[in-house]
Amino acid sequence: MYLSKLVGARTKENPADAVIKSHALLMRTGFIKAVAGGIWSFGMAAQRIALKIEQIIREEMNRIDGQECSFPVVMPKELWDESGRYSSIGDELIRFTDRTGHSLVLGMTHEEAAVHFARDNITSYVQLPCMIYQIQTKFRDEARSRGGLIRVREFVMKDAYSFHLTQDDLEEYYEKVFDAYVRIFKRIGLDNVIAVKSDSGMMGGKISHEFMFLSDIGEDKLVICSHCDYKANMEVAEGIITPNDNSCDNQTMREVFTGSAKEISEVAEFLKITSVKTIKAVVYNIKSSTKQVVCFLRGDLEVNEAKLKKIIKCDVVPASLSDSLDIVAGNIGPLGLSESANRVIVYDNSLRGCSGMVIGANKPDYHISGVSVNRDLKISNFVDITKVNDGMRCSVCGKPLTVKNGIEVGNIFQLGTKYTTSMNMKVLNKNGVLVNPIMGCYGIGVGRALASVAEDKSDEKGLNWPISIAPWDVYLCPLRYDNEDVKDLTHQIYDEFVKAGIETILDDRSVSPGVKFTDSELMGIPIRVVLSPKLLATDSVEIKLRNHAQSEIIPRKDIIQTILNIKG
RNA sequence: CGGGGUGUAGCGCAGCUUGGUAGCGCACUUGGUUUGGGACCAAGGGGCCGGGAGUUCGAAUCUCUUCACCCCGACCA
Repeated sequence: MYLSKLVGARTKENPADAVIKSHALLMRTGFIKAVAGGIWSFGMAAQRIALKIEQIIREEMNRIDGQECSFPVVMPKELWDESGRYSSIGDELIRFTDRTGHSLVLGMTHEEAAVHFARDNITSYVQLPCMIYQIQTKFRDEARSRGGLIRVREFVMKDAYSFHLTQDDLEEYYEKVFDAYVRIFKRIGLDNVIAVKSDSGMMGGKISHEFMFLSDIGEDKLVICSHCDYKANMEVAEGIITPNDNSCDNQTMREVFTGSAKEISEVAEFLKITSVKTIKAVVYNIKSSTKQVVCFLRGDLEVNEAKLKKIIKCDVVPASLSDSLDIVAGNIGPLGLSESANRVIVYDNSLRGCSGMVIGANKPDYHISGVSVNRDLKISNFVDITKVNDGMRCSVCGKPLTVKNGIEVGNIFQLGTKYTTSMNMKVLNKNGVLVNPIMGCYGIGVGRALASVAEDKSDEKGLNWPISIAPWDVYLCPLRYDNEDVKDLTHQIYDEFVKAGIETILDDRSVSPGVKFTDSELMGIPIRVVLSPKLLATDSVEIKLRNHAQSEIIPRKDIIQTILNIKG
């Protein structure tokens, strides 16, 4: 490829609206261009990177007996009605009608299509286990796309679906996919990826893992143990809270005036106590219902809404003060507040055994102090709704937990029979009995993986692609391309590279060396080969790796072998 | 969906307060001199100033409205 013909303009300055590195650099190199919010065009270079990532994924999927298929982007409503997801998924599933008024959806994931394809084709346990997958464009109408390719609406994803007769068989295969994922991220050069336990969300099923690239720009919060290998998404993370100081156990209950102090921090400040000695109430409205949930937990902690949703088995939204029913916002307490047709009350584990606590008095301007949970509150059921924070300890080994940010680049789910049941997929087992196969599903976002590598490997000079996914192996960089001898040699070497399978971008511009060097570094091509009149005189070439500060002059005849050695 | 911000040449920006022929830098074209770390000189091309409506003799500039994009939050296999 000749650089002068490459479509995609490089700019000196960062685009004004790019705030993260990968976004800015992928745009500055002209590799990608925005078409609409969260919708992108890829130029040749970005597409080559994406194709190489896809090829690595493909090889690893095939290695665990995956069968590459292709499911449609557009599907009829009826297919999604079968699983129930046409109505259960929100606006991120884009729905539209064709010319006859028939309702269609754009695929955001393909469990329905996979089961539809498999159910008539798999009829016997003899055909199990098996896995089908595709690498294909998905559309999700994200409420807020952001960060270049990190969070988009249209993207290419590898999605795989496996079918099993038994849970044991699924679990065995799940491990194989797990290992394949580890190999994939290693091969594309994405270090710093960890697998965490996650919430299965709308996918259904129980066990799932997310493969997270650890990065400050990540929008997922992960809880990681400093000592053992406990790792979990914040949504499901558990931790041991610091125990309460119950030395002032014998206090008697007493109403105290707290005036306008409403928030826990204000109440604690007013009474000159720490928030640990308070019990706070957090109120949520249950979605599409008039019910409210009142959560009580220790004042220094926060509610983990994902855990709460799971426990009450309803979707919730934070309540605003205006829609509180018969509750005194800011002075809500567990004493005298009972469950009713419109109210569910949930008590967090953090309250167990606490004493000397301050609670709301359920009337304006007052709280109650000296409350002992065991003595004064009749709580029959404690649950875990606490959001883990940096101060907590690991529930496995007791060592401190840390909270980090991550970008989800892949995930694996043990789905169970959710889709095979709802969509009526059955196979005959050994005993001639029809049973629903057990499914697993496994995704990797190609564009997000690409952006994550860009984010991880780039430096102040620009991008820096691992050679396994680089758009070209070599940036062939003749200085004085206007010199006929240099030009001749350049084309000779270019042809030799092509023959040797060395992918080359040739900078065929007659511009100053600085421009060429900065462009080669900005684009992140792993190997730069420099030719010049001076080098020509000694029959040598210069080779410089993007990862190394120093360049090396080598005999011209050695160049191909040297590069092949680097490629490995 | 809530809060904030920005829309002027391919990119980065000025001009708007106080209305009067649309500018700068980079990139691009042509000619010349250069060229081992973002060269220089000269001459060029490129704009419905996001869209619509208004005020005005006259609008990039003032008013109203709408759209798009970015950031934060809500939401999210």
